[in-house]
Amino acid sequence: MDATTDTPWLTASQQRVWRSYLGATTLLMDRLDRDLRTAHDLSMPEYEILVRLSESPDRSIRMATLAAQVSHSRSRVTHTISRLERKGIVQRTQAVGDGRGVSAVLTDHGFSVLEQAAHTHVRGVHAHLVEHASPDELDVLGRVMQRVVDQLDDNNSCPAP
Amino acid sequence: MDATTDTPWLTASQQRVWRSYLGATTLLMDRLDRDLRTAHDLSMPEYEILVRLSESPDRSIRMATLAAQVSHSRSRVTHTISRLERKGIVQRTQAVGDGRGVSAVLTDHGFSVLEQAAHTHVRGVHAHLVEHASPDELDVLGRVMQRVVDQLDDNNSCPAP
DNA sequence: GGTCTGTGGTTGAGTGTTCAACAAGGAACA
DNA sequence: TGTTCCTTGTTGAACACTCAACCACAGACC
Repeated sequence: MDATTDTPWLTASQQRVWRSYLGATTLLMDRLDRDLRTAHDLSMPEYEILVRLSESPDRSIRMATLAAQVSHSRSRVTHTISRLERKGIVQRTQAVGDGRGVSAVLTDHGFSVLEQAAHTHVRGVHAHLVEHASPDELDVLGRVMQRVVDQLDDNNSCPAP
Repeated sequence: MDATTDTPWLTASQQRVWRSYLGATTLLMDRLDRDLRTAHDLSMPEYEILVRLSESPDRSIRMATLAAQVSHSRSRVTHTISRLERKGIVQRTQAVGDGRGVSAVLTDHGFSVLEQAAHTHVRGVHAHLVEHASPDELDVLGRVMQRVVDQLDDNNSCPAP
């Protein structure tokens, strides 16, 4: 890769789109995170993990699987789960059939915390994003974003170092 | 705000869109950040700041203005600029006409670092986002995101605590 | 002048994330 | 069995960000 040639510079309008996307994402994530934190003492990444757990059989997922699902490093998930465990929201259990395996399980208390937090979160997503797009626009957004995921997720399958 | 009533739950398709958006953003930002870091020892937030500086008269912006432009807290900008200053990419100067004012100025070295990094960054944005959307789709994306920005930026005008 | 109030910028402590190194179990194969 | 290699999960240090406290200056009002 030569750094001085054939770089596909963005047109003015592509640049505008990119900046809007960047700005919107920064503001939106910041806002959702802040709302969750002040109301339920939960961060966005923590919330995402709880959602995955709640949707899973036995409300339980292996650490590595969880890491892959939320696109975080194994290390990060270890730290996050430790924090959640200290708060009584999650528990660690030995996975069956694999001596290395550890699963995170959502506790009853954790589930009820999640139930509360979901109101805050969904309300925010609706008010700050969904509200501002027509059904067609939302469709387009979803399609494009899904393509981005597919193409970035398939190839370099390792977000974990 | 009662937590138990009138929460506008997302439809299945809205949920899919939201998850795609969340996943795409995580993967995309992570990838762009990683590429910048390995090739130029620069993070995305740092890069954004350099871009703003380079586009400004005298390649210089007041700290508070800079913070507002990239939607970071004043504190965060202070830390970031300190780091960039240590690397010789930016310099602090006393702002004229206001005893409190401090401006960050892009050095010549900083400018050439930015010139290099821009190739990496733009190539990434193109390959991982722009490439995967038609012009029409990109337009829609830009419009929706701009609405999100307007609505989140106008109201609570203080990202800084 | 003096006192208020608000703004601009920094600081340091606390918290979350990354990164490299590690220990321990599994899988393949001689 | 023993060797090798891969995967899983954890650890601790380094790094980035947040938050509350703080000082210094500006602007208004008396």
